[in-house]
Amino acid sequence: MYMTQVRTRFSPSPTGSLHLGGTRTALFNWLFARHHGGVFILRIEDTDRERSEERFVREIKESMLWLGLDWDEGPFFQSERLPIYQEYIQRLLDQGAAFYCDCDPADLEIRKKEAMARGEKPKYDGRCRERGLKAGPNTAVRFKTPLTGTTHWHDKGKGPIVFDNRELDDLVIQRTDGIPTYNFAVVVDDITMGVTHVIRGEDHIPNTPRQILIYQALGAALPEFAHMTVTLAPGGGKLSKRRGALPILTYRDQGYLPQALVNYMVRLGWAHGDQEIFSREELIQYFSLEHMSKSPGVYDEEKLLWLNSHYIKETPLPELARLLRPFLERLDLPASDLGYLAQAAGTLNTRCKTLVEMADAARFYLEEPKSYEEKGAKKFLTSESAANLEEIKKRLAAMAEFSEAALNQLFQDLTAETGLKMVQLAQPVRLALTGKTVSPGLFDIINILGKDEVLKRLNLALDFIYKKQ
RNA sequence: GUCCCCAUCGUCUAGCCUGGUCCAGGACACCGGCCUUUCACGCCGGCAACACCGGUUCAAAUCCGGUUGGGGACGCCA
Repeated sequence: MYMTQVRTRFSPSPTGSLHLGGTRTALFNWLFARHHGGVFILRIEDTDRERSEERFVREIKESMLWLGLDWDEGPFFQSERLPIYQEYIQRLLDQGAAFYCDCDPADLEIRKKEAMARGEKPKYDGRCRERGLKAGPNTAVRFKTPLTGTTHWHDKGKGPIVFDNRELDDLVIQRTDGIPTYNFAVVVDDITMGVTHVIRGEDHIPNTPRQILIYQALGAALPEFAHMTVTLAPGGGKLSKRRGALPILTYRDQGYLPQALVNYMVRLGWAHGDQEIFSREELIQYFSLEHMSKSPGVYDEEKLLWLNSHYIKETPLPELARLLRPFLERLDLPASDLGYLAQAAGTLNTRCKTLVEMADAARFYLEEPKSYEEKGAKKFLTSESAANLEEIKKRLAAMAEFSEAALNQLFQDLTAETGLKMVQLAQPVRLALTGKTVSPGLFDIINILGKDEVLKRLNLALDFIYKKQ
C-alpha cells in the first residue's frame, strides 16, 4: 500500500506514569504499524532533565508490555542523542534559518503578559532576529519562522488544516544549556529514524506547523500527520492525573485484564461499524486512520467494567485461576491449588467484574466463614431452621457422592416433606457455607467444598444458632 | 484574549465523503419482564439523539455559511 515501509513511534516523556491517554496514542501507533506490517519505535523524550526519572521509564515499558504493545526498535533516549541535535542546529544556524537570542526569560514573560493584555497573541517579538549574535553563555537558539505565508497539511485524522505563519513565532530550539527543545528534537528524531506516520493527540496540532517549517528548513520530506482525539474526563476537560486518569499499572492492580483495556481504548475514538468486541488479530486487521472519530470521547468507567467482565467470562478457567492467584495471595488466602481455584473461578466468572472482586468473592472457598452476614443470620440462622440444617447435614453425610442430580433430589425431597420453599432451605445452608446471603449456586458450592468441609461448616452454623439461644 | 479542532441518545459510536433505502442502527448505563435456591449470567422488551438559525436542493443527520456550545494550544514542558 505504501511505497516505503510504515514506521510509527510512541514518544512518551518519563516525567510521570503512563496513563490511559498516552497509552491510547501508543496503541493507535502500534496498531497502525502492525496493520501495515511496519515498524513500531519506542522513543523516550527525556530532554526535560529536571523532571525525567528512570523509574518512569521502567513503568512505561512495563505498562506497554502488560498490554502487549511491543516495540521493534528502541527504546531510544533523546538524552543520548545530543550530538545529533547539535549538528542539525548548526546546519540551521549556518544557513541563516536560526539565530542566537539572549533575551532574559523574565523579560519575555513580562512582554507576553503585556501582549495578552492588549488582546494580542502572546508571542516572541523577534528582537534578536537580526542582531547577529554569537554563541554565548546565556544564549538560546531560536528558529527563524517565516513572517508571511501559510503552513498547511492534510491531516489523516482531521482533514486539511491551515495556519497563518503570522500566528507563529520564533520558537526556541536550543536552550541556554545546549539541550534542544521538544519541537526541534522530535523533528530531528522523526527524520533520522525514518518515521513515516506521526500519530498523536490533537493537542499537538498547534505544534505541527512549527515542526513542518523545521522539516522544510532542513530540506526533509514530511511524514503523514494524523491527529487523534484526546480523552475527556467525565466532569469535562482533558483526562489527566488531576482529572481521573489512573496509571495503567493501577488498572492491572485493580484486577482489569489487558484485553479489556485495549478493547476499551481502541473504541474511544475509533470504530469498525457496530462491532464492540475485538480480538487482537481483528484489531490489527481492521485498524485504519480513516475510521477515527473527530470529536473527543469521554472516559466511561462503566463501559470499561463491562468489557472487563466480558473478558473475564471469556478467559478459560485454568488461565483465570492463574490470573486470580496473586489477588488471593494479597488477601493472605491459601491459593496454591490451581485446579481447585479453577473450579471456584468457574462459579464466580459471571458474578465479578474485576479480579479484585473475584478474589474477595472467592474467600469462602479458601477459609471457613469467620462471621455471618448480620441481616441474613437473623432471618435464616434461626432455631426453626436448625432442625432443617440438622436434617440436611445428616442426609449429606449419608451421600456417597455429591452429584448435581443427587443434591437436587435431596432438596426436592425435603421441600416435599417439610412443605417449605426451596429458598427457606437453601438460604440457611448458603449462610452456613459462605457466611453470606449472596453466593454462587448452592450445589456448585457443596460440590467444590467437598463433604468434610461442608459438614464442618454446617456444624459451625448450628453451634452459632444454639449459642444464640 | 488570539489561533486551531470539534458538534448524532446520559456515555461510546454507525450513518455523513459518494444527499432520498434514517419518523436514524448498535453498545454501555438505566427501567420493565422471563429464567431462578440467593446474586449474577443469559434472553426478551422499553426509555433515549441528528445543538440552533439560515442557505443550496424536488429532497439534508448527510453539502455551505453563521450562532451557540465543548475541547485544545499559546513555555528556554513534552
